[in-house]
Amino acid sequence: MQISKGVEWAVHAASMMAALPEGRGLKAAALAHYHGVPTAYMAKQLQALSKAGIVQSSRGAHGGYRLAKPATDISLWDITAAIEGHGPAFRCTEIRQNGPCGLKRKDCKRPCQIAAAFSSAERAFRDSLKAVTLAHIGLQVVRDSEPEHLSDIMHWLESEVMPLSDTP
Amino acid sequence: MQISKGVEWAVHAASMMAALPEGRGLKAAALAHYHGVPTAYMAKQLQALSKAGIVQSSRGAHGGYRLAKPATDISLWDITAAIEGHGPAFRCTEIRQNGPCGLKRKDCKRPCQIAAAFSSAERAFRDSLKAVTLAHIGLQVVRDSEPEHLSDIMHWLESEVMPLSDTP
DNA sequence: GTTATTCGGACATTTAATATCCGAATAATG
DNA sequence: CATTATTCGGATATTAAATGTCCGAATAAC
Ligand code: SF4
Ligand code: SF4
Repeated sequence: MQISKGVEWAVHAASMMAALPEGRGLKAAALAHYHGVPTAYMAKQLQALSKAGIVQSSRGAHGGYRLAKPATDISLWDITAAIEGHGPAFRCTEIRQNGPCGLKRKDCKRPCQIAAAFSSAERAFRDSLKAVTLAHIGLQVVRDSEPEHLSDIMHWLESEVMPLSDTP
Repeated sequence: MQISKGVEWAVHAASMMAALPEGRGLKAAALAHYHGVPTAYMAKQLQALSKAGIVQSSRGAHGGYRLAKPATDISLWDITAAIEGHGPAFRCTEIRQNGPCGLKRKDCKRPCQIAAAFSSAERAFRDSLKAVTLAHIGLQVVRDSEPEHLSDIMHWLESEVMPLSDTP
């Protein structure tokens, strides 16, 4: 029951993009270098975000990534699901159909109480993550950081931010 | 973000033991055969439950496993944690300390909002599983099963159940 | 004491996560 | 419009973890 490291990186990258002005983006290498992680693997996560419709990508010179929708519409669950997949964590293999007292498939129309309990727990997990958006994260970062640190970030952004072409 | 198959097997095995009369047990091979899973791997999960204090084991002839405490005191989270470990699913690698704008370790006294959000979601997951005990599962199995099927189970139990020695 | 039996941990195998590489596509440039 | 520099995209190795298997240590019956 481990969450991939890629989720952490993707959330950080998305939070960074949420701080950019409208129409600007960052290339994968910049996002990776900023966080001190392998470039190619960070790129893989951004690819997953792109396929999920969370970010838009532009190729070629001055290409890069930007958010595909407002930060208020992107929850931590959206990002987690994009990287880890939407499937349930508890995989029921229907072993009640096995063995000497196995049930017939006909009697397994609905999930049992064990599967239902795990399903309910996962729903609670999802709902908790759905309640937190990138907008919330950004707001709290601004509130909790030293002004000096925010200045550093702004300075770095100015040196790396790319004016993306408008037609992806 | 996958939960090990061993969790499913362990929950099933524990539910089976919860149906036994006081002082009786089942050997690992019987539990594995009943569920149609590899014997040695089921044994591994039972070992984990034993180390976690959820079941008691007795070795030697007429040995086997039994619950170490009442079914009302064993939750699905207890079993999940025994198999999967107690560590958090979201592993924060403190990448905010990396890169050109990395924070000093001094400024990372408390977890950030991202880590806090995942921690909160995992707490919701745990609390949901903690609310379901083996007693609940057993009660619902009896209510939802065909009498014919329950009879099959009772019959099988009588042929496989072992009177464990009282001093583990 | 002997023996049959069972659990316990050490040992392979398979799968998934992690990390990397090179080709396809795009926009700037002349 | 052709060229070229640049960037994303998917296919490809490598490593860690989950899965599956085995044999010795311990115990109780005899
Ligand atoms: S968890 Fe429930 S549905 Fe899944 S195999 Fe077990 S009894 Fe069947
Ligand atoms: S999730 Fe939070 S605590 Fe963890 S590395 Fe990112 S900023 Fe730091």
